[in-house]
Amino acid sequence: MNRVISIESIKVACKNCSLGSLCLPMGLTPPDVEKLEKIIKRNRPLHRNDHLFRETDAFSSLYVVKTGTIKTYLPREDGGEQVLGFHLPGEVIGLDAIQDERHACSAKVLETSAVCELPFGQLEELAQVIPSLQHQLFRLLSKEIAEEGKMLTLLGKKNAEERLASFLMSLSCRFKRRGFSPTDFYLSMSRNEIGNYLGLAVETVSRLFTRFQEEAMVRVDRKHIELLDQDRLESVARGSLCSRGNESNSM
Amino acid sequence: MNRVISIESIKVACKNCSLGSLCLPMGLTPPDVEKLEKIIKRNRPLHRNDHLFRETDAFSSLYVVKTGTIKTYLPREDGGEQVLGFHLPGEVIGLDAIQDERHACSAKVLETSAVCELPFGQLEELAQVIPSLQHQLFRLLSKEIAEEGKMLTLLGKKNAEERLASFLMSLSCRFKRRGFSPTDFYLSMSRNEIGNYLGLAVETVSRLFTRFQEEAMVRVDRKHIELLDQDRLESVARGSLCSRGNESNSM
DNA sequence: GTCAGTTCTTGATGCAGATCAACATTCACT
DNA sequence: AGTGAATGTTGATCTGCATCAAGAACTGAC
Repeated sequence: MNRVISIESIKVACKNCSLGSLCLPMGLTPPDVEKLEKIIKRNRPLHRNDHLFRETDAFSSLYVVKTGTIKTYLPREDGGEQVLGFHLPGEVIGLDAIQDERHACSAKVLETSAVCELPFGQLEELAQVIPSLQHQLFRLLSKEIAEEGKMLTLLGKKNAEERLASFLMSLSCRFKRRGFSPTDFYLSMSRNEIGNYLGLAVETVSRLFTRFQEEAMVRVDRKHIELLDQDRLESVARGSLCSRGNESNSM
Repeated sequence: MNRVISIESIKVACKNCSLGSLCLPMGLTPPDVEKLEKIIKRNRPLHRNDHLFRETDAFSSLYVVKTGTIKTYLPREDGGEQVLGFHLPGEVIGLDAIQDERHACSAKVLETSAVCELPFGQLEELAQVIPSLQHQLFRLLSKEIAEEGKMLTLLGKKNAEERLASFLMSLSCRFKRRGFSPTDFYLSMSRNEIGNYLGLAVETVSRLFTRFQEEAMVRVDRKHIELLDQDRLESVARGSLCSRGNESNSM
């Protein structure tokens, strides 16, 4: 092995990573983090439209987004696609592939991104000897499952404006936790991708951005978003604004 | 400990369980299954409308449905609820609670059911020393995540008849794997619950059942369902029947 | 710089499915 | 068995959002 790897290893070192506790190492002791670092592979940066993996590809590693944004999606029967999610720094992709050793979705890069690669076989071995890592992995997978519930409610019950407001608030929260501005950010995905993700037509998304802006809740300039009234946006997201005195399907 | 537990232990014994390989023990060696059995708790049977747990309850155990059906749901802001899923024998509930030690959803019994209780702390300890159990657990969680994608496509892109057809086919498959008839079964959930789960109004579900019956795809008598033409139902579910030459949001 | 191909916006129209309403059936309880 | 409540069905109407259409703004390749 090459001895001159100091620069490289600094770049990978979890303890120097800006993600800090957002990532897997959370809750691990420093020596355990070091063991974890040993199995992490670094890859060259990925560029817009690169595929990190495709559906049915053999599964070997999980990936943590270090910088950039990655979209996961499922091809549909009719040739279209269903966007499953947009993944920001600190978020892990590939969890759905553990079950049958094949990726269950495709992952495409939306803007220049860097990822940490975690060979899953080695990760499992490590989890076998580091209880807190095993626990951390269970938590990670569990969190993903819990999030799903929210999304089902969004797609099953919310109307268009509630969906878009929820989407913006979700991004805001996630940016905030990463130390970015929660009120001023750029969208790395197209209107089409937003609509696809939220189960809405592009035109509806576009109209809603315009309306939200007219109502002074946000300022929209192309992909640049400023949230002007988070409280109201949050209310809209929860569906607790305006009339809506319904309780449909309440049983 | 009581020595006279033979009857009890037979009832719990995974090797005698009709679920067989559908359940957690899948892929474990007999001695490992025995260790697993030691931590499984048996509970008295649950009755219709009992709650197995409620959202925000402290999390201590996963549950495997042994017989019956259990519905998981999330309360909504407006007082209604969002049905997250219907769980048949062999399916595990509570996975979404690992992350923060609280249940993320409520679980309600639809018809008299029995469950195996797996104290998660002990399960983790066991997974720490049985690599194949750890792997099995990762797979289990992963599967749940992968399934989600399908559901997002259903709610985001499919129309009413595609949704109901998908629902029936999903039940059919799951019954089949459990050794029940895939073409003749009883629904343990109400029309309202089906509609809620599929993001449809009750009336729509009711009309579709009528229509499917008129089209001779199914025979419906109250909660009793017979699938008369699985192929066509499958086609409807995939949206590959009739016109629909669309490719909306295909990018 | 120009031009072709995306992506986005805005307006006009149509329709799937929600909602409203009324009745039928089944269930739960005494 | 009888009564009230819950659940299911069917029809009529309404509406939110998809779809269609057309132009504007941006992007990237040369």
